[in-house]
Amino acid sequence: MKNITLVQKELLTWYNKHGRHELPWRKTDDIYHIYLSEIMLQQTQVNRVRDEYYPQFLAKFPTLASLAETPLDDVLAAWSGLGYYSRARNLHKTAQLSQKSLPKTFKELLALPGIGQYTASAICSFGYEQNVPVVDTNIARVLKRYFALLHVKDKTVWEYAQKLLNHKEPRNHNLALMDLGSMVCLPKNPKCAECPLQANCQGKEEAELYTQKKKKEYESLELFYGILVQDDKIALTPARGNMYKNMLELPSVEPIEEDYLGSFKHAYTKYRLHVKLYKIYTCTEVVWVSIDELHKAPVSSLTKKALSTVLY
DNA sequence: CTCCGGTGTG
DNA sequence: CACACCGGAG
Repeated sequence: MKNITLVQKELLTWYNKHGRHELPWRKTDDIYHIYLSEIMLQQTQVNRVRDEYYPQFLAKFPTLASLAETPLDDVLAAWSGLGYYSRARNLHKTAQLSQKSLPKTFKELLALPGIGQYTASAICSFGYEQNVPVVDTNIARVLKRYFALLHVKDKTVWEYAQKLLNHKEPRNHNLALMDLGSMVCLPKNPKCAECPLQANCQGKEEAELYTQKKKKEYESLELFYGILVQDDKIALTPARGNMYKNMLELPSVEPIEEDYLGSFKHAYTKYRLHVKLYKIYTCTEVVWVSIDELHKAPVSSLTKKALSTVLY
């Protein structure tokens, strides 16, 4: 590739002018804050993390040590509604495994639960300012288009990221690629006219060739949950399956027509859930949760949605 | 109803 | 390497 230094420079110039410098986890050098932001940002939109979960979570658990000594229930309660709850379980586990602070090497970080190749690199680059490449989906899309990498393995994309890496300013370089991917080099309808790399971009003519192609086949499921309220408390029960492990949910019931209360839809991954709610009169393995304190309970959005259809 | 996105497991 | 895992925004 030619003019690599020039490309790096144009990228940084664009970043200085258009980058998302105001994101709270970019204005701190607290490695715990940076780590937390990366875990939350896995599979989750920036705005929700920035405006809601990140500030609230840090207010509740200001240090890695405070997180480590908190019961898992409370961590899951703070994560409630954010989804992908294994992230919260792994976060808690990693806090307990880390003595005082997170390790400083890529290899040690990668060994911790919930930290894969991307997150280990991101912590090394954004937190420790180490001279390492970072590749998330946004950066991968930028690199694939720019270098016209069709049908390549992830390993190849990482090699291009390494080749393009700006060793003078690796952190800002990586952040620049990331912002370019999420603001300009969009999966659909990329804004090539605004792109600082457009002149030498090898993929701009057929930009859609480099985006993920996913096949979707949905599976419909009908679920029945029981509602039991006594003294302003709702009957919940420990979640059975692996998905909402360590959380609370409504008890599953057999549908009885005369006890029908209402229904709603919910969706995740390939599943399309049709949920029906029924009055019940007893509940085994019950955990009573005060309706006023539901926000302190480890429950999913599915459970919250169910409760909001029958309470108030 | 479609889109978007890392890690862990088998 | 395929698949499970979430939820809100558009």
